[in-house]
Amino acid sequence: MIMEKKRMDCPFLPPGWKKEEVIRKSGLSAGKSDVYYYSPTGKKFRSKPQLSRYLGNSVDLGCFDFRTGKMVPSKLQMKNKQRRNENLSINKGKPDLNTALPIRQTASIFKQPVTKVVNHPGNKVKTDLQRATEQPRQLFWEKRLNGLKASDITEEVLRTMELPKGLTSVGPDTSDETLLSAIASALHMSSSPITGQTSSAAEKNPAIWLNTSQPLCKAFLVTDQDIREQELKVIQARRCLEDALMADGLARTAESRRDSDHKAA
DNA sequence: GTTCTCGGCCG
DNA sequence: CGGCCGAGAAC
Repeated sequence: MIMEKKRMDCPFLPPGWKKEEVIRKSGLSAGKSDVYYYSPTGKKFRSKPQLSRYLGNSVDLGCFDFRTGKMVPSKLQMKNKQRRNENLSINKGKPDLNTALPIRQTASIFKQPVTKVVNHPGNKVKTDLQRATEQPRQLFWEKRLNGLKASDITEEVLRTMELPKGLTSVGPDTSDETLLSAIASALHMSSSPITGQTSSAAEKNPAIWLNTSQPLCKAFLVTDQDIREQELKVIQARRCLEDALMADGLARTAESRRDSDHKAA
């Protein structure tokens, strides 16, 4: 009974994707197995990088185990956590400069086909340039960011940010936390100005009028006073960073001196 | 030509 | 040790 060579439907993949495991039956590596995936069009994939290239940079396969075809949030994350804590003691940790949004990907790692109907009689979709060109997106996708908090390497949650007065959320979730996530991610991902929801209709019925390229907050005004206050905060933060870097540098040189003393002895 | 298969490199 | 990919074998 050799079932291994059959192309299997994979429950974690969209319909049409197949997974195949082939056992090597001769040679030095006999008994080892190779895993292949087949796209709905029949294209064969024999490695994670190849799959990643095909799917584009928008999909993070970091937690995807190619061999089993399952998402593995536990393994990689656990290792990173342990590593970080170990490295903390020897002061080798580098700051995490990755600005990609840490959105959990539970359902499927692959792009799902989206049907966009644009030929209703008299519809305004195709004349509305912005809606026509933007990527389809979930209306309230920012809700998925709930519960995510900035933390330092000791995993202490950092002080939460206080939102300025005048920022009000739009949508079913009115918590400050979601509002903060929505604005922060908009600032990270959008190259165009963040204005909030400029249509007042969005407040009444966001499910219809929400502009998904803008965060879930009402339109707001930024005053000169706001800008001055923010500049002050940035200057203070830079001073703190400068002090910290200076102290770190001193600590490192002191440590390396101690090390070389040890070796000399 | 394409597809299959195993070797072997490299992290 | 296992993922990944090159390249020869097979078709």
